[in-house]
Amino acid sequence: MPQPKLTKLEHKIMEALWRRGASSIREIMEDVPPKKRLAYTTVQTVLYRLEAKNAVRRTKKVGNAHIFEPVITRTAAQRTLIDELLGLFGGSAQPLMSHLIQTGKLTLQDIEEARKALREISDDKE
Amino acid sequence: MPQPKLTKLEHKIMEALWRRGASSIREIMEDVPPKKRLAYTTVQTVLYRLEAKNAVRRTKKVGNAHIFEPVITRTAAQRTLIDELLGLFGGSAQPLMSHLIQTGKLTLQDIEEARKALREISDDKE
DNA sequence: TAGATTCTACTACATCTGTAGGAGACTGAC
DNA sequence: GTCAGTCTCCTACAGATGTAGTAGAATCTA
Repeated sequence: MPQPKLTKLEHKIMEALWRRGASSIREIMEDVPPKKRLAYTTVQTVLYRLEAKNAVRRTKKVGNAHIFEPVITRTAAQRTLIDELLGLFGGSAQPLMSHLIQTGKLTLQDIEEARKALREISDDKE
Repeated sequence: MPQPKLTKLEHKIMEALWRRGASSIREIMEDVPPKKRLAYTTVQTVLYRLEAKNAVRRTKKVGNAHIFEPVITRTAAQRTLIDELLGLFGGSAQPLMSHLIQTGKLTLQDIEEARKALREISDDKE
């Protein structure tokens, strides 16, 4: 299980952990906007599942509360998501690009940056 | 339920429908590479669920077999997927772009095309 | 140290997904 | 008309997911 798959809720919890760094269950729970607050034990259950997937680990205790920290990085998790998405598209980035453009998610400046990044990479390779 | 969410398997079935156009259950089932063949009734169940989601509909019968056709387009389904992904990234396309570049999924030519497409759109707007 | 508070470890449970079996209705070929 | 083959509709079921309750242990506060 190199890169475990995370569910939506698990991603939300991880997001809090990535943002805050090592935290207790209560801290994570309170990190979520009050409107969609989850029960303490819901957060706990999700953390336990993340632990079983080796996505987080317990580092220490404060009082009798465990502190959890992320094991996988946000970037790695994002890669997994993107790869899965691309898989559904037959591996081509084209539909993705065209959607981003059509919905205005991609600006000319983004493209400039992409071009620059790409060029640097190919320069490295040669 | 404007744009229903499709699961992975449902996507595979839809993919066959988009590729082949209106088809019977058996045709769809046989459209899948023999290795990972699903049971006839498995394909059937998924189609029924897609029907409940208004993603496909029955158009006619051939013999006593129903013919199904897609109701939602491939593009619309892809949009839904991409939007969901972006949602997990906080709406920014940046991680996406950077991943595509890093993994070589995006070529200079892709970027050229993107740039051109973008320019056309902004021209239209003005 | 005793009560209030907070945690932990378990258990529970409804849905959703992937996957398929069974019973009975239809149909096409003789 | 009969029978093999094919379909349809329904039911099932295990594993994943979202969501949370409970009981009892640990800890803090007076």
